[in-house]
Amino acid sequence: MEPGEIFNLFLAPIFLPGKTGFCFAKKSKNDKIRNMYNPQKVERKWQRFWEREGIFRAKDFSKKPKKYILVEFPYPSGEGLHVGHCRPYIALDVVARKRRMEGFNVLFPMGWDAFGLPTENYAIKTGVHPRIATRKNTAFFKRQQKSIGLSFDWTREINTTDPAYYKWTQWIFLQLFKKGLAYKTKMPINWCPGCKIGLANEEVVEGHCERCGKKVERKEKEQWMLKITRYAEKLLKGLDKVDYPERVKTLQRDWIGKSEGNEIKFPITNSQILINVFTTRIDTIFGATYLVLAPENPIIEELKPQVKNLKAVERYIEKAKRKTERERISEVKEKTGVRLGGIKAINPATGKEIPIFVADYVLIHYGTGAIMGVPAHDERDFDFARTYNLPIIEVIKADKEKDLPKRASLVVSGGGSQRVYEGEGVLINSGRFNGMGSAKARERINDFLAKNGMAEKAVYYKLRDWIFSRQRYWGEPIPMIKCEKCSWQPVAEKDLPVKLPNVKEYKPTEKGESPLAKIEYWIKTKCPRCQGEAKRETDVMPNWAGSNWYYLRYCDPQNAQKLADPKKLLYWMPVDWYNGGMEHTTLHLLYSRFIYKFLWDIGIVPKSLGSEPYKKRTSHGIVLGEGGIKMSKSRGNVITPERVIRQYGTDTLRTYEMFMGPFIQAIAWDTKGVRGVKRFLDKVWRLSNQFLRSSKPKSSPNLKKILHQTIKKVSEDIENMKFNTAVSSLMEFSNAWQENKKGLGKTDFKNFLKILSPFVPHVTEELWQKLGYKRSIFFQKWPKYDERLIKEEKITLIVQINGKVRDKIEVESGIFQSEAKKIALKSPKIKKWLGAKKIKKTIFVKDKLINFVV
RNA sequence: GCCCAGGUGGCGUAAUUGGUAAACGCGGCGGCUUGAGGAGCCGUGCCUUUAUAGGCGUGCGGGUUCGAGUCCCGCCCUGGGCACCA
Repeated sequence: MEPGEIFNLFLAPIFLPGKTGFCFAKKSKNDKIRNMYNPQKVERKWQRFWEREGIFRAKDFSKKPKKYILVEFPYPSGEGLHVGHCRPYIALDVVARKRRMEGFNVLFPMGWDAFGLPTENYAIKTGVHPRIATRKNTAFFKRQQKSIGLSFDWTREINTTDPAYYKWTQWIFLQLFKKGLAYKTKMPINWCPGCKIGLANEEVVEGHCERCGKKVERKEKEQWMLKITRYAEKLLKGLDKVDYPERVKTLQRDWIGKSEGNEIKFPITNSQILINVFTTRIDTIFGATYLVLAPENPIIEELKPQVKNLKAVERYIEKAKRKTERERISEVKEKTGVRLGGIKAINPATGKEIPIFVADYVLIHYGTGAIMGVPAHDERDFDFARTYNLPIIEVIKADKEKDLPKRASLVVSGGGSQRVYEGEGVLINSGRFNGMGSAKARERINDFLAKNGMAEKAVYYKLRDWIFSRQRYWGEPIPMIKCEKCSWQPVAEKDLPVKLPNVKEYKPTEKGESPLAKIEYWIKTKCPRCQGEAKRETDVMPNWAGSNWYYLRYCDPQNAQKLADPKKLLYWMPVDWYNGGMEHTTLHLLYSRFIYKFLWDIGIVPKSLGSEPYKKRTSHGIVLGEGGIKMSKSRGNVITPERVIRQYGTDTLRTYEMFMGPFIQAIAWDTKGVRGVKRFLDKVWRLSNQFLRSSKPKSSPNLKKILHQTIKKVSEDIENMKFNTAVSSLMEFSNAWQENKKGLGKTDFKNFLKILSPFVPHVTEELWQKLGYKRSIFFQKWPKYDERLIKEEKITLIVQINGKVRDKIEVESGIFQSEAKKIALKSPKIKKWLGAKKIKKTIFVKDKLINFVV
């Protein structure tokens, strides 16, 4: 039994009048009922009411202005939601409720991103069909979400595993294929031996599988790829137009990794072959003393006839290919390579012959897969040059002494010491470019080499194409057919969806193929082009496929003819406010922007909408377990919403989640802190019931002023996601009310309930009804504060001497310096401190302080 | 190594952007109320002191300023991201 349950035993007799089992509860029964409320009863009542009345339904084409508020839809795991998952839902629910009261037609939907590995692994273990498990899990998630009173429009619920939904996920794939943005290719992939699955680069964390933690291997496989790289520039540019947190933009920009530089052609002696090199530092070309090719660079094939030590080179390449990326990285400092014997390149700037190497510190997937080695000005080239005794020529001199590297790598070469200087500066040892600054030299050297066609400006991105195949079962089948004669053919659109067939064995095959590969009847089909015998693709899509476009489907969730009606998209899109996890910044957020831009380009999304799906993006911090440790089943420190609701009720859970700390920050759960919030709500309940018994028409001016200050604070804080201070200001008001219990009038009481209602929807509905109203409080208008009322008439003026606080005096607000000085100098404390000293200077800040400098 | 965020009481944190440091809440201690407390209310940063009063206090060291948690320079630590990207 949990501690909370013991507590409940004590509370039970209080909450259930007439069933008192303990004598101590008997006496003040009525008082207790008035002092506390029964959360279970109140909450269930209003949740049913909302559902029955359908008051959170979003209306297509309503004349009201729209707001589209979106929270990332969850993957319905078997474990259910814990209090950490609830926090972003509650936060955006607060926003959605406020927006409705502000007169907006709000779309606040929910759905299920239900394709994915955990369900499939569960099926492998238990034999339970993923469809069954998904149905069970989503039902559980939905029940949990409903229990916390979230104002979702459940009539728009979607599920990515529903064939009526994934028909369109497949349809999008076909459009990508038709536009040449989906292609199948053999490539070395990140292979997880644990999940038996190929992983996207984004799913590899420090060389290990994001999901199971197993070490990722390299494997050659045929994979469907999406050309997200073609959208690199658009994805980058689009960031300037949207309201995302700066750190999210930075992360995406870094991930896209644009670098501007030059491609330079290095001729090979006695040959027509040119080696194309990419560099951002063409200003260092006079220091390029060798070239390096990535082991996978296809140009090696062309060079082979001239290579004298072919065996050694081939051996090196074989070895390099077997290494995982992780192994390559762990050998950063010990650079290996092999020289191509008998071939030399010519540095087009100096005209000198330089050696060529194959080394795995050069990566095939970036730039041209070949670099020029400039050991004096690149740490890696320096390491390599030292190992192979290559000449090191300094060509850049730092402008200022302070620009020099702090930890310089020193080497004795030709008698003098040299160091790796990676910064910019002034060119030396560079012929006619000597004395020029780096930036200018880059232009000039490019122009100089471009004349002979030996150089041109070039842009490269770190972003790589997106591996879109998974050799698994529980995903959207890729709607492609392979015909021996016609090669890959798309399934006809009229034949969509390609439904996922039932299998008995969910494990991937030993060859690492999808379990679908064993279902003969499903694979066998006809080629859509030649009608000959053909085979279906057995790979499925990754779990990101369904979430790429789900926000569009919410606008028109039941449409059988189209992905979504353009008119509805025009009405609802773009998403006005999208909240989600930081961990999705380079995954879902980037992917979905890409797919949206594609759909916009091909006209599925109306052109008059912008090219960005999300106007504003915010991110939440994760909730840690008690004591600041991550919540996990294995640690046994998971706190479920049910547990908190059973003990304190949903309104307490909601308010505590908002109050516990800054929304964007990671924060630890504190069970004791929850109790404090319950006390606050009990206080509100108590004071409200006293009010209802003897309501006053008018408020005291002071309480009215505090209320209006609270309206201002709460309204602004919700917009800035400063929910914690919004709640604390509501608490402050309740404290002021408590001090002056009879000081609140009806209008202001109603206003208080309204600004409290997004956080505490159930209790405020109950109190609203007790006031005699039949319609929900959420049909009320959000109160506006009165600028004149929030002004303080009297303020505390700080009196300082030499910047130290020496006294505080009550004065009329707006007081002038001369007047304030007069009053301040009368203060006995100030007199004492000043003594005979002379005031040299007086600093006066209106309504704040007066400071005497002596 | 590079990029981002942060470091404030016993704890979670707040501070109108340079102007009363610690609002709000938790916990401990002390008190009040009560037949009782499991409810409610008040006080409580630390040190000297009965109180008054004073001193010290926002990671560390400097600086700017009448005045710095906030600005500048240099460090240290924590969390997150990226990492042979030419």
